[in-house]
Amino acid sequence: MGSASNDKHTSILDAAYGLFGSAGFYETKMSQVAEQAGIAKGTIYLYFKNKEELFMAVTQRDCEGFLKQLEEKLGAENNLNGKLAVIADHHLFYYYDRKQHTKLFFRAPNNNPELVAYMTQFIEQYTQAVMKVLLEGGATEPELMAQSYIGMLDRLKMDILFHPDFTADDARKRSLFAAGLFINGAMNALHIPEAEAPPS
Amino acid sequence: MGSASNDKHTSILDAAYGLFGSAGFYETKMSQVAEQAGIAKGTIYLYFKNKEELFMAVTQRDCEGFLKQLEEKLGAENNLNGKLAVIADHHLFYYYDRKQHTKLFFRAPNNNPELVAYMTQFIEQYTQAVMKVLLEGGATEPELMAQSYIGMLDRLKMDILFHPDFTADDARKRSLFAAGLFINGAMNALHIPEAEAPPS
Amino acid sequence: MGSASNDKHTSILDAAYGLFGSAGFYETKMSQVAEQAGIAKGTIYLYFKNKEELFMAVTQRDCEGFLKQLEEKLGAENNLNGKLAVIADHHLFYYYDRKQHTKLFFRAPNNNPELVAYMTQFIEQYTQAVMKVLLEGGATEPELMAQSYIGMLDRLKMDILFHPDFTADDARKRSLFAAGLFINGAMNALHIPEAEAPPS
Amino acid sequence: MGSASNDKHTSILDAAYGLFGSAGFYETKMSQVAEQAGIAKGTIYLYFKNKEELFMAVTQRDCEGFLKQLEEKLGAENNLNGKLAVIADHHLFYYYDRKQHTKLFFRAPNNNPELVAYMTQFIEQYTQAVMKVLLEGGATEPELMAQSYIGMLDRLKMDILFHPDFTADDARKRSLFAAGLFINGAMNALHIPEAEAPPS
DNA sequence: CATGAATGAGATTTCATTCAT
DNA sequence: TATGAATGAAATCTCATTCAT
Repeated sequence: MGSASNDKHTSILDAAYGLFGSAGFYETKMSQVAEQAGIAKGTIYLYFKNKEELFMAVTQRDCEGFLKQLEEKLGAENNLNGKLAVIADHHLFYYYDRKQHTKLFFRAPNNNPELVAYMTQFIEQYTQAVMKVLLEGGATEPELMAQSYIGMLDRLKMDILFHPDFTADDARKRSLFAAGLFINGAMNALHIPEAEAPPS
Repeated sequence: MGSASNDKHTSILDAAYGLFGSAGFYETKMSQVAEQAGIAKGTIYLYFKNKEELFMAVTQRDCEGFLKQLEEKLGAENNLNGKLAVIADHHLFYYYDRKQHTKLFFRAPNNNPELVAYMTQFIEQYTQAVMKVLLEGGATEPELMAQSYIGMLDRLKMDILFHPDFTADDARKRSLFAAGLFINGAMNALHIPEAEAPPS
Repeated sequence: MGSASNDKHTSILDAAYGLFGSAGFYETKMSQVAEQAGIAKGTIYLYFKNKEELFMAVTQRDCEGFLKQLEEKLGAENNLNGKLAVIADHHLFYYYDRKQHTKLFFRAPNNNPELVAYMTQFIEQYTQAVMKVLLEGGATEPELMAQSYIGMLDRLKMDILFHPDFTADDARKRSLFAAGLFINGAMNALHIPEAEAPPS
Repeated sequence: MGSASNDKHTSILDAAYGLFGSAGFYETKMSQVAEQAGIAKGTIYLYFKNKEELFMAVTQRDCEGFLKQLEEKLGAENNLNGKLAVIADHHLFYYYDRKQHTKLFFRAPNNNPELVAYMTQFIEQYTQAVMKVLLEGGATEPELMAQSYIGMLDRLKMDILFHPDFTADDARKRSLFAAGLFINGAMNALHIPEAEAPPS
C-alpha cells in the first residue's frame, strides 16, 4: 500500500530528474514529465504543488543522496589521506555514474528564493563535511581549503559531462590526481626556484 | 552614423548584459532589454536575430573581454609564480568587479547547441591560457593542473556572489591563498605523516 | 437505514448550502462540499448527478422552505394589513436569520436552463402568494403591486448582507417601514401639492 | 490616432459587454471576447490586465453611463413628481433598451473585492441620487424610501428580461405604475378599513 | 454504499517575434 | 532605420467526474 503510492511519487521524481537534468527547468514541460512517468498530467499535481516544487524535490533528493553517501564512505575510512581520496572519488564518480542524467546538469529557475536558499545550504553542508576532515588534520584555513578542493573536483568532473568517451579509469585517474595535487601542491612538478616561491 | 548605429548595438548589449546577468535568460524579457537600452522592442531585431543570438553575443563579449584582459596581464609578467598570481587575481577580481551584474551569473538556454559549443570553447581557451603558463614551468600534467587551478578559483569566487559584504581585501586574500595552495599543497598545513602521503 | 442515507443526503445539502451561499457556484469546489459534509468526494455523486444538480437541489430546498414558511405565517393571520406585515417580516428575517450563509447570496451557473426555469417559477410562486393576499384585498393590479412590494423588500434587505452590524431591530424597523410605505405611499411624507400628484 | 486606439479598446469592451451580459463571467471565454471583437486573444491583454479587470471595466462603463444619463434627465426636470417619473422611466428603459445584452445580466466573480466594492459604491451613488430628489421633497426617511423605490423598479424590470414580447408600452405602463404606487400607496386600490391601517 | 486516486479537457495568460507605418 | 501594436503558439494548472477497490 505504502509502496504503491510511493511508487508513483518516485516515478514522477525519476522522470523529472531525467528531464530536468538533461534539458533544464524551463525546457522541461510538465506534460513530458507526465508522459515519461506514465501518468496523466494532473496526477503530478496530486504529489507536487507546482513545477518549482517538483524541481525542488528533485534537487533535494539528489543532494541528500550525495551527502548521505559521502558521510557513509567517510565513516568507513579513518586516515586523512584516505578521506581526501574518498571525497575525490565520491565527487567524480557520483557524476560519472549519473552522466546520462546530468549531461547539462541543473539549470534552475533563478528567481525562486527557496531553491537558492536550498542550494546555498547544500553547498555549505558539503563544505562543512570536507572542513571536518581537514580540521581533524589540523588545517589552519579549513574553509578556504575545503572550497578549493571541492572546486578542483568540480572542474575535473566537467569533462565527464562533455566527453562521451570518458571512462571510469579516467575518473579514477583524476580522483588520484586531485588528491595528490591538493596535498603536495604543484611545486614538485614545476621548476620553481626556492627563492621565487611564495610563503606557504 | 556608423558610430551612432554602433552605439545602439552597444547599448543593447549593455542592457542585455545587465539583465541576463542578474536575472537569467528566461527571466529576462526582450521588452525589458529594449526599455533598458532606451529603444523600441522591434529595434533589437535589427541588430540581433533573436533572443538566443543576443544572449550569445552578450556571452561572447564577456568571455572575450575576460580572456583578452588575462592575456594582457600575463604578458606583463614573466616569472611563473607571478603569472599564477595574475591568474588568480584576474579570476577573482573579474567577478568581484562585476558582482552587481552577475549576482546569479548566467543561466543560459540549455538546448542551444551553438551556445553550448561556445561555452565549451571558452573554457578550453581559458584552460589553454593557464596550461601555457604551466607548460612554461615544465608541468607534466598541464591540462589537469590547469583545470584544477581554475576550479579552485571558481569556487573561491562563489562567496563574492552570495555575500554582499565581501570586500576587495577578501578577494585579494583568497587570490593569494589559491596561488599558495596550488603551488605548495596542503601538506604543510596538515599533520600528515610522511609515510601516509601519497607519492606526488 | 433509510434515515442513515437520508442523513448523508441532508449533510451534503447542508454543506453545499453553506458553501454555495457564501462563495457562489463556481468558487465552491466539490471537494470542499465533501470535506464539509464529512464524506468522500465520490459519495456526492451517489446522491446528486453532478454539481449543477446539487446546486439546483440546494436552491429548491431553500426556496421551498421560504414559501412554505410564508404560507404558514399567512394562514395564521387574517386581516390584510397583518398579512402584508407578515410578508415584510418574513422576507427580511428570512435573510437576516441566514445572513451567515448568504453573505453574497447565490451566484448561479448562468447557462443552466433548468435552474433558470426553476428560479423563474419560484419568483412566480412567491409573486402569486403575495398576489393572493392583494386580491383578497380587492387590488386592481395585483401582479404589479406584488412585484413592487417584493422588490421593495428585496432592496431593503440588502443592507443586511453588506452591513455586519445590522440588528434584528433594524430588520423590524424596515419591515414596518415597507408595509407602511406600500399601503400609504410617500405622499404624506413629501410636500406634494395636490395639483401635482398623478392620479392614483 | 486617438480614435484608432480608442476603437480597439472600445470594441473589446463592447464584445465583453455583450458576452458577459448574456452569458456571465465564468461562461464567457477570453477567446470568445477576442473573436467577437475581431482581434487576437493576446491583444486583449494589451488593454486589460486580466479577465477580472475587463469585467470591472465593462461594469464601470455601464454603471457610469446609467448614472450620468440619470443625472442629465433629472437636471432637465424640476418638479418632484416629474423627477420620480424620470427615475422610474430611466430605470425601466435603461434595461429595456439593453435587453439583448442583459438577458441574464451580470453574474460576477464573487471573490473579487474590488468589484464588490465598486458595485456597493454604485448602488450607493444611485441611492444618493434618488435620496436627493426625495430630500428636496422633504422626505423624513429618504434612504429607506430611496431603497424602496429602487427596489420596486428593479423588480418591475425583471419581466423585461424574461418575457421576450415585452413592449415599450409595457415598460411605460410599469414606470407610471411605480411612480403612482410610490407616491399614493396601495391604500386607494385596496379595501382597507381606516381603523386597520398602520400609522403612516 | 463508500472511497479517493487518477484523469484530461480546457481555460487563462505570457511574450518572442513580425510588419505596416 | 525605428517603432510598437498586434499576433498566436504554447505552457501551466484546475477540478468535475469516474471507477477499481
